[in-house]
Amino acid sequence: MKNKAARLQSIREIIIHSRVKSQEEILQKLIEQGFDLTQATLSRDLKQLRIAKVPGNDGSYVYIMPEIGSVGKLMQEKMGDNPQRHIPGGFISINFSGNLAVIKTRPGYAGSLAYDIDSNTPPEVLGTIAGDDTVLVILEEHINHQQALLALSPFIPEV
Amino acid sequence: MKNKAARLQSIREIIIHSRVKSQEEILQKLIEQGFDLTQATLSRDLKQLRIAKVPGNDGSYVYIMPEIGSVGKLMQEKMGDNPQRHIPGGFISINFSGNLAVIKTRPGYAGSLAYDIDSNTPPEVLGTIAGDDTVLVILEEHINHQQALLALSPFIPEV
DNA sequence: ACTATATTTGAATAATTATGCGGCAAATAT
DNA sequence: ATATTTGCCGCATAATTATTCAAATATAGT
Repeated sequence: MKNKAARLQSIREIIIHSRVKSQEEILQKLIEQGFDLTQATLSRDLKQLRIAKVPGNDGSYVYIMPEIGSVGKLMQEKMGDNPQRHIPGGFISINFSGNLAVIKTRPGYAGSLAYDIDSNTPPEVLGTIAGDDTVLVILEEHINHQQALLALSPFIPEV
Repeated sequence: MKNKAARLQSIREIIIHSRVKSQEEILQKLIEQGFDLTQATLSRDLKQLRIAKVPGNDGSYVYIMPEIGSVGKLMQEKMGDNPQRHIPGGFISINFSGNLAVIKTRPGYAGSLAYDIDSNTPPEVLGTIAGDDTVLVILEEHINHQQALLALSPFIPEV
């Protein structure tokens, strides 16, 4: 049984990158990924992540990431456990200014780091723009730096 | 049996003005207002109005209308199942944070979209920065999101 | 008006989602 | 070391929501 934080992250990826229309579908994908859980747990996870099922325009339903507001819970969640983070090379520093984070990397590494962040988009991150050695991360409004740091922590070394 | 349109309108108002957490609650309010319907019909109405039940911050659930602020996510969702529909400029979604707008596009389209915006510079827009699939739009300081959306609307599909 | 076609609806039910409860394990306190 | 608390989870089931089916009602064309 993998740990819960990893599972939550996988759920977010599934929600963002694919078009699931029931918990059973999500469950199926998670099990394919090697997680071992039941619908009951998934339901609780979705509640915690504040993921919702909304009517789509094609006459069926789709699970989507919620709008703003799950930060508090997510932060508590992340603080509670000790995720093993993969540390991509090239990271140099991170600094904040308002609702922006500026990540400095070794030359050439910005793109891959931004890609990592993008493909795992935490809800706190609206998007990223990468130059050669700098990643600009645009954060959700009302996110403070500590929260942002936590959201980005999977992508950067021990903060 | 009252008019369906009137009923839908009442449902919208109920959703907007009160915190209902189940269809039964909505149903009760509608019946109090003199409508005569069952949960089955309400479920269909909610589907038609694309009203969703989302996990709330108080540990329970709330029905909400899609609103501005969640525009981007909903739009991604909306367009995903209609791949044949051509999106001008590769537009995918727009989100706001403070005096910034972040526009996501299909890969490679950010530059041309930014160029379009730049060459038509609305007064609300100070400038743009484009990556590969993301355009950062820097807005005049005291522009609100609605105004910004309006200013940018010529460049994005109907919101 | 009359028939054909489409829309709307309720009843029943299917399908889906949420949760009470107990077990278990890890952490914390005594 | 033992007791207590805390968090996580599955099972079973409750609660909720979506849909099928048939009937009723509305709409359009002639």
